[in-house]
Amino acid sequence: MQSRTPQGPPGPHPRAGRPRSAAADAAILGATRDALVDLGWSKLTLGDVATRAGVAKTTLYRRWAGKNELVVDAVAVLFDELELPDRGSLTADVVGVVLQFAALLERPETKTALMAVVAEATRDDSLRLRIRTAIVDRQKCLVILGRERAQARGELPYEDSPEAAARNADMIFDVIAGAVVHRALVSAEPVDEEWARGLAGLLVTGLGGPSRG
Amino acid sequence: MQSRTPQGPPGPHPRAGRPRSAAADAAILGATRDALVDLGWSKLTLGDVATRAGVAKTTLYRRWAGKNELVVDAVAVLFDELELPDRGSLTADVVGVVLQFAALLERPETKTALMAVVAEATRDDSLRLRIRTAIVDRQKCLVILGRERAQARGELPYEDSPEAAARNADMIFDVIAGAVVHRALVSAEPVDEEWARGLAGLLVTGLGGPSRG
Amino acid sequence: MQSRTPQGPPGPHPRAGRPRSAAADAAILGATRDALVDLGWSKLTLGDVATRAGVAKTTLYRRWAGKNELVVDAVAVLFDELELPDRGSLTADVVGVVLQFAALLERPETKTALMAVVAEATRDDSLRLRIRTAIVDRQKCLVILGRERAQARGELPYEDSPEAAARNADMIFDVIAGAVVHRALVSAEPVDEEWARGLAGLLVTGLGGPSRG
Amino acid sequence: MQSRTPQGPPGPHPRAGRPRSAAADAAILGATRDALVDLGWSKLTLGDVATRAGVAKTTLYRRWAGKNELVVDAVAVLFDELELPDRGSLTADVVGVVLQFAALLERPETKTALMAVVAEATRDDSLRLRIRTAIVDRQKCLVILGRERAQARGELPYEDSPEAAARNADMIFDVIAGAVVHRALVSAEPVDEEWARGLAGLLVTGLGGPSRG
DNA sequence: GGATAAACGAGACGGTACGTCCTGTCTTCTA
DNA sequence: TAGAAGACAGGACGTACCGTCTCGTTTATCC
Repeated sequence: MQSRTPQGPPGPHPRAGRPRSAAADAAILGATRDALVDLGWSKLTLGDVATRAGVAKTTLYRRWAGKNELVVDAVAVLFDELELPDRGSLTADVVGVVLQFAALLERPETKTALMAVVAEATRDDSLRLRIRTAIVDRQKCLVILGRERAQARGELPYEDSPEAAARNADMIFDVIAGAVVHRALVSAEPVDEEWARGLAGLLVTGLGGPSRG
Repeated sequence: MQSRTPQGPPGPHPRAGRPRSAAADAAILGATRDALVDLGWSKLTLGDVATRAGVAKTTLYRRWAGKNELVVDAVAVLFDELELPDRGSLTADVVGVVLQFAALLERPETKTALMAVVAEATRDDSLRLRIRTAIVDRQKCLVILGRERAQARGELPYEDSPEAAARNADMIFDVIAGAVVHRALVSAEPVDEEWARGLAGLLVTGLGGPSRG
Repeated sequence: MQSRTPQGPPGPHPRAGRPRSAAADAAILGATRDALVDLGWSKLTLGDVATRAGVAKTTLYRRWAGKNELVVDAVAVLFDELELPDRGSLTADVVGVVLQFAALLERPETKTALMAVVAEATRDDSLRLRIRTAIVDRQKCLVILGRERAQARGELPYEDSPEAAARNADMIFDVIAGAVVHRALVSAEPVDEEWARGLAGLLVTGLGGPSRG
Repeated sequence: MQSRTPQGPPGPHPRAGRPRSAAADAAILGATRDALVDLGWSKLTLGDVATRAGVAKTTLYRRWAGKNELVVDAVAVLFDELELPDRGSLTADVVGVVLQFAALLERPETKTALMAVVAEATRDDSLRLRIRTAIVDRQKCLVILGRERAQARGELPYEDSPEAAARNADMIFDVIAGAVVHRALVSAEPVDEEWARGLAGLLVTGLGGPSRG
């Protein structure tokens, strides 16, 4: 299965027949988020989404190949609003990015959906790609931005090579995002400012912590 | 829904009629793992598991309440084999624990199931508890053990209070486990020794890295 | 598609598992007749029949392969009550058999269903066989019985050979049944006693009629 | 539902805008017959007919109200070619008319469609009227013509009144047409010259047959 | 000859039914 | 009483057509 949204009809005439309703797209994605909040991932039904959106099931299947693709798109737009204001120091920026992630993860539609589609993606490469471009990369940008600022401030050294820089960014991203996700979803503990500061401290100074020489 | 495995028949006669077959339990759990490998989480059906196990569906439902509980139990036993040999230094022990986690996560049955049950657990507290006791706590023990060793070696300071110790252990665990899971399942990149050493270095010395004062 | 009703489970043990509910069979056939009366053939839905019968769709599909087979069986039982009391003469017996046929054809469930399944049977040999054994042969028996009585009374000569007898019975049956069906369904005129007497007269004395030498 | 073919646009201007394509009508009817041959009545879809005819669905629905009406019109034209050459005697003319009917009924498009639309007509009076004018009356003409010839030859007496004549023609028509249809579609036996002669003999001389006085 | 108006192709749309699959419960017989 | 077998009610699946609609385009007639 594969999403069909991005593909326009590539025929000789780019427009033939009645065009697809843009309103329907929006209604479906909104209804999907509502249904996620009400029912959670596993009890969400495409038929129910269609009903909530006031749309026929066919209209839904014409645009998305299945539940996975639909939910990724429905949740992805929530990640558009991510941004990272400059808080003046590396530690403060890490706290900022952590709280941003956490705020999204605490939303009920995100909480129930994100792990589920990641789980599905372990057996579906195209779905994984979709998740990466629609969700993951948006988050990673913030990490890279924060590192650049810290380097400009002199808080972090510049990397020796672009490859090392990329590897390092991936690592930092996996650590921050992974920690937040694990805290929020597996440990099911709140990701509040105190915890975020603790994580920032750990990242900046290491396990030995500020008490060590 | 709730698992029924732990409950013994608490009736007046502790044993009446034919006792439950222990062989059936093992066959079901094994069949569940096989089905996870073959089909993945979302296409696994209890009817199919029962068939694979050579068991009637009734027998399966008499022991587990549903797919979630069954899969948690089926995967949990894989986590029993976790252990942490003393490798002589904090860094080496972190590498060891990371590779242990990763080895489990790379198994196809774990990979497809773990995120899925965590996703389900976001709406089911008893399932979350089950996951914690059956899987998460087994991992956390390793983290705590590693910290104790490091403290004994003098690599890490002792905590000021038991509460601080617990908080600190939770944090370390969320960071390590979260990073490994994110790397393996979201980024879908290999968790090899090189990456593990990078993570250990980051954890021990912080973002500034060994090059900083 | 093929009906599944007659096939018993031919396994080694003739009885394993829960037996099929005989009540469900009866409820389904009754609901089918009701739905035929209310909706007619073309608007009859298997889902609706299942609902009327208080039965799941699966239960219905486990027994019948589709609408055609189900409706044939539902209508067939109406033909069980056919019988031909001896009215004393060939003409009177023809009138009797004609009115019997007509009474069945005028029932709303039969009227809407019979032509439809015959139409389907033009492209489905197994369905045609089913119709023949379940419906047509029951009618033909009456024709053969009537002829035997007439021969015993001396109103009709005996046939020269069994083959000729069979051919002759087929012909008479096609004429009587065909005429009644055509009158009732195509011409949509009533098959009353007057018409029946006219047909009997035509059959017994030929086109020239009683007025001819 | 009702056919729309005969209705011309009765507006103030009898013709304004682009006129309907006569080629489209022919293509649709031809495609309908082809689809009947290929798929049979029940699997014929209007979308498929439109595609076969190289026409948009809209064009089809602008002319016919539905499957029933379309198929009646598509099949009706086949009945235009009916005629009855004078074969010199009543018996020979009956044989002729029987073989004419049979030849039409054996065509695959007719065989699968005729009973189906008659079945639909049991619940749709306008459809029944359409069938009668488009198909049935064309056949009945042949019966009436044959009777007139026989009367002119002296083989049959003249009727006492116009009403009796009409009643008698209806009866003969129901008997002949019904017998042929029943033989061809229900009994599914060939309507060949031998059978036709048998039927003619039965009609002319009655059940007692030529052997009786 | 430009405006008008309907027919036309294409295909999206809301809706209904399809026939299949899975769930979790039940009923029967056997061990 | 457990267990194997399988029927059962219920509900979602993804597909196929239905008959309508909304586009852009074509082909007539009328002013």
